[in-house]
Amino acid sequence: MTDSSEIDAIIKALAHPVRRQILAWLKEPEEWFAEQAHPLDYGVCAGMIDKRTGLSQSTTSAHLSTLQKAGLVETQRIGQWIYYKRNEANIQAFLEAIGESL
Amino acid sequence: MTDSSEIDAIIKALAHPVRRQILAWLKEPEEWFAEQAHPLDYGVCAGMIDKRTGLSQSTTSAHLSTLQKAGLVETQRIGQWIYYKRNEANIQAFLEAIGESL
DNA sequence: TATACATTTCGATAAAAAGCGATATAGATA
DNA sequence: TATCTATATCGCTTTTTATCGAAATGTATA
Repeated sequence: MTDSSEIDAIIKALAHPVRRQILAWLKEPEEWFAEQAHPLDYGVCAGMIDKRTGLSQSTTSAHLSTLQKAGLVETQRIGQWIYYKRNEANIQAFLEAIGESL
Repeated sequence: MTDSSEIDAIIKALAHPVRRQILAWLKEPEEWFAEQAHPLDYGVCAGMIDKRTGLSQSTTSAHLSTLQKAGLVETQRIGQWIYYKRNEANIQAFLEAIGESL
């Protein structure tokens, strides 16, 4: 982190309002995903996010995949669930990199 | 500057490598556009940028238009030329806004 | 006014991204 | 093993963005 091709992937990932919205929700999971049965420390499981976006399950899954490939979120599988949380280190590194390059 | 719809336009504008490249060139016009016959204080005229992108004149014009609509560059017409320069205030405002929202 | 030059706009095509339902995969549980 | 739940992947269609050449616009100049 964070070279030019990574910046490219990140900016493209951010260039969609739903993906930015997901990142914003994940900033305060207790506020947006309080109904999740599992501990929020793991992250938020994909199905919870589906519910909020209003998009289909497969479309939301694709958005999450884009965020993950860009390194903006990280995942952890526990049982049948996959938890998503922000990758704060990468987000911070990106902000610094774009602050310099822009 | 800089509300949510403006951020959206800016991020979309940045989500193309050629447009980021143009912004980078405009950071150091004397380095990249020294052959311009007119003073660089005005900015860099569109034709000079065309030459560098390797894309067609009309495509480059569309990229410049995207950057301008997003507020990342400003233009000034002098005679038959239209000069482009970075809008540093807006760029800075964007960096601060995204640093907070992200 | 006619012509030349710089740039934008138009019309069309191609490529990329978004979206959906259906299917596949993987783990949990009866 | 059979079935249920959660998520990812596939195949397809629609929408958006990128790209080009040609035409239009606007300015300068002979």
